[in-house]
Amino acid sequence: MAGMAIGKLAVIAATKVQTIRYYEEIGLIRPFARSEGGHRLYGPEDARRLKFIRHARELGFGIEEIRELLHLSDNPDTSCSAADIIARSHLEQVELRLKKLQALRKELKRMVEECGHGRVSHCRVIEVLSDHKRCGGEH
Amino acid sequence: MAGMAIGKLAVIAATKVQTIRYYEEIGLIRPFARSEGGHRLYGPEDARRLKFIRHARELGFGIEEIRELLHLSDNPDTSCSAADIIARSHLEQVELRLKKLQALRKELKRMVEECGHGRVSHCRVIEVLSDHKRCGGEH
DNA sequence: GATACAATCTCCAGCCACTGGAGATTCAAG
DNA sequence: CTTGAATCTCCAGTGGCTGGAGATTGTATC
Repeated sequence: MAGMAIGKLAVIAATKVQTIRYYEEIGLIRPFARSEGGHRLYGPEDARRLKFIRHARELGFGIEEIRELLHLSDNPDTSCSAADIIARSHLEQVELRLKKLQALRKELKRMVEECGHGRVSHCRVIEVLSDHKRCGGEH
Repeated sequence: MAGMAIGKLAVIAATKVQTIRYYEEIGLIRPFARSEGGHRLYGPEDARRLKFIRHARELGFGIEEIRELLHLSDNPDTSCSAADIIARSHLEQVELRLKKLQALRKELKRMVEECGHGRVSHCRVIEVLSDHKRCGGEH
């Protein structure tokens, strides 16, 4: 039961090797042992942990949020209200970003749809960028 | 007509002083002159340019895109198809991000809605993060 | 056992788009 | 002329990685 090398863990968790080392540096994960030559050795528990981290990152959680969530996950007997709070506040931020992005799309759509494809001097895209007042006013 | 100082320009364009200096460093804007003591001096044209940059940034354009758009804006007699292409490709990316974010919101919503508010050992939030298969499968 | 070559090691730099601070200098008002 | 705000340059840090240099280790083949 030698454990697996960092490269294999990277494949399993669909991560880059450097990313794993970076996560170690910031204290999110660490190998259960090292080989005689100094290579990191990981077990299945580490793979689960790394997948947890990656999944949370995919869902847009920040590193500090993930640190808290990992801490909670490590202590299954505590109340999950903390996890709930983190997830809810994250959801709120996602919804905020969504709103902004939707307004943005509207604006960009109007810009490109009204472009007459002539000279820059009459280009709607450039015009709108030059003058905020010509926006629809959503942002 | 001494021109205005960087602080005033910053107020006018709703930017930070450092940001203006940064834009100068990367070659987006530069003062038309310097005072005897070395302070940057800007004119109304600079203000328009900076507003253009800020507006494009607000709309999510990257610095390199802005550099191109500025170049187009500086040459009003060229075809605006380049501007159109930039804006369109940007719109596409925004729509992509929107789709991702919408899937994300769905996932997060499900997560927090199904949280039973008990112990972490049964927390839906932690569970979903631990196991991608428990996602709705949208991402 | 020797050799070749892939994988890993540490350390450091860079990405984007700023932001902040230190310490020195200049400007504008009174 | 003094004072205090504004500006100057230079450097470091943010988040979340990513890539490379140069040295070492691990493993498969002969």
